[in-house]
Amino acid sequence: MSDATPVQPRNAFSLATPYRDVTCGELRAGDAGRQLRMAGWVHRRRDLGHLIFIDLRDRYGITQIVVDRDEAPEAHAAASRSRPEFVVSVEGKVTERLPGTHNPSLETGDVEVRATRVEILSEAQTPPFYINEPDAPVDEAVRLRYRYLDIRREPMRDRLLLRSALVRAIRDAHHRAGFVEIETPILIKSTPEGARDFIVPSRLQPGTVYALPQSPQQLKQLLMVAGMDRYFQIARCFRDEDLRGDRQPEFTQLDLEMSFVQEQTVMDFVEAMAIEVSRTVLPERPLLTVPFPRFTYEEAMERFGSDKPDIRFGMELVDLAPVLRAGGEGTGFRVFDEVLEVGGRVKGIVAPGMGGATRREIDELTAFARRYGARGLVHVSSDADGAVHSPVAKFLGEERLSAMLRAAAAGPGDLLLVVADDPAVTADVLGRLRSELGERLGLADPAVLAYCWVYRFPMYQWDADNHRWDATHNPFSGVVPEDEPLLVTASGDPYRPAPDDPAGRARAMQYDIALNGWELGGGSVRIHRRELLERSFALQGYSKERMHGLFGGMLEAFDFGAPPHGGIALGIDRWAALLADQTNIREVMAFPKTSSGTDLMLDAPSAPDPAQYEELGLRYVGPAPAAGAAGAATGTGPGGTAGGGAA
RNA sequence: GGACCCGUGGUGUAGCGGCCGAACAUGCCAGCCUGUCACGCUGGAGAUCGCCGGUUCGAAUCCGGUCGGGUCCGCCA
Repeated sequence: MSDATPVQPRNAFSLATPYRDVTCGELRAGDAGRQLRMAGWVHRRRDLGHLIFIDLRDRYGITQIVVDRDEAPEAHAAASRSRPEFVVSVEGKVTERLPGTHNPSLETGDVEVRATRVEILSEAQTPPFYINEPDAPVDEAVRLRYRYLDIRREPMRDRLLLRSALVRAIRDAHHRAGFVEIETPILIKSTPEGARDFIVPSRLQPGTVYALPQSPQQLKQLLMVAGMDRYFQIARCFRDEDLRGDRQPEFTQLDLEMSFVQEQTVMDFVEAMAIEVSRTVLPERPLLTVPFPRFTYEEAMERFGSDKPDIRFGMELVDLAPVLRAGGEGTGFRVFDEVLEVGGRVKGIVAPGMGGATRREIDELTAFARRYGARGLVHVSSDADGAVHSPVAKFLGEERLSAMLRAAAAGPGDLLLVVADDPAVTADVLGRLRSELGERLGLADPAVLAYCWVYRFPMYQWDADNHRWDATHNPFSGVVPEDEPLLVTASGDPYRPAPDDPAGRARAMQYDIALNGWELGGGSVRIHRRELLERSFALQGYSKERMHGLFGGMLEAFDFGAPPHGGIALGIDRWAALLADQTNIREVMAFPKTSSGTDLMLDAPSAPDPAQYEELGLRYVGPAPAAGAAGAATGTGPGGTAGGGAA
């Protein structure tokens, strides 16, 4: 576009620019006859000699350009030199395609642009992987290294567009409900949520550090004290823990907090918001149940063995104790008897149609169960004729086995899997088996979005190592009103927690929202009274000094009139991944890190400049730093790393 | 911190002790071609098998280590 006279766009909000009048996705039959300019990437080139076809691509779509040697010799020469991924501008006339050459697989397939001019704006090397074949598998490391090329490809592009639509719908819903979007700082003080903090050394205050937020928890509560009523933020959060497919060191939360609310208030809003957002972003995907089912923690664990149940299929856990105990003392099987004796549970699930499972399959399931702490896995199968088989038949007897199958509603050809253990292990193992089998047997409809709530979690969990009550969820969570008297120790001194304290029985005003078996988010109504909060912190093992060191500001704020308040945080990355049918949140992040926390594109982290250490008064004493500093081939620009003397 | 899987031309795969002087597809380069749309046809270039060491007469192939990527447990809500 060297000396072209820029065309003034009609409207600054229009997609038209001096380089283009239209994008590559918008021309239709009705545009035939228009003389216009376009710009984009060469998606594919089909050179037939006298005639060259170029599929011109941008993020809006693809338009076919025709260049005829006789009509436009110069354009033809340029088109001839062009290669995939060259950036070109084209001028020409929109024409309806010849009869029989329409392409129904393109939105713009009824027309083509007959080029009068083709200009190469930028040449391109052969890309390291196919941009124009969306289904071609590529090693993820290569995709991450050249993420900007990966994003050119249709799947990544569509997922980022979906994520953008998701965030937009979230914002819309919140603004309509009177929420105020407020940013909170990234350089803060550690607000312990259980995870390791990322630390940023301070140059102005030598020897001290900022912590990056694990979440804006305290800040949003302070905004409630500040009277901001309804706050939300699409907030970046940081946790320095080991990575997983659904965990990155930095991730994004929808963070919100509301004043003058009870649990229902928050859940009702979030539910309405989630329904609206889902329907806006993915109207074609049905919601399994509206309103969302609400399970108490106890019920969820009892029925699904999980606090984030996938309710797209049944296969609920069945308590077998009543059948086993029926008509007498023991069950006949010592393992079961001993477990029941000490307050354990014997429960099972039915794998439909797996009655013919091979020895190998059973062994595999047993190994699976052991991995999560089960001592074993008992199975009872029913063959097609209804005959019962089990390795423990000699202990339990055929009658009991049949009764177990009946109790579990297992029919001919089904397989009953039984775990006997303490209540937590039994639930956990069966819950995981349920998810695993649900997946393997294809019981969950992948098209459906199944949201549900789990609420009323236990307030604390005994931490035997540190001799304290750990908040199961969030250290600020409130206790359900009728359990408030339980927030005490047996000794009467809240600073001396013990495993048999009444506090262990207290339930929290706490709720999680799950989607298709994934935890989407969680929140609670908080404690807004200083006295109660201090007592809860004491139970959680904070000494007075430490409490005031860590939360002093907040405790003080609560002395200035704190409204009852509560909120929630939802994982945007997970939400986007689920909506995009992905099991890995990297697939919905533009520039994610590898599972060892590195950025293969920017080559981060890297060893800092010695001068930066010096300025901060730091010295590195660990083992030699890993690669990074050396291989900065891809690193562009000075890109302010740490420190930096700005302002 | 631990376990497992993967690493072969640009990309995706095959080969898993000698037949490999490494195969296939695609991509790339050149030539031809006026209606293609994963255009077609003809010809060509391109990897010593992540790296280091070992076993062996002989290693892409076996063993050990190491680096990188992934999954899971622990950790993390």
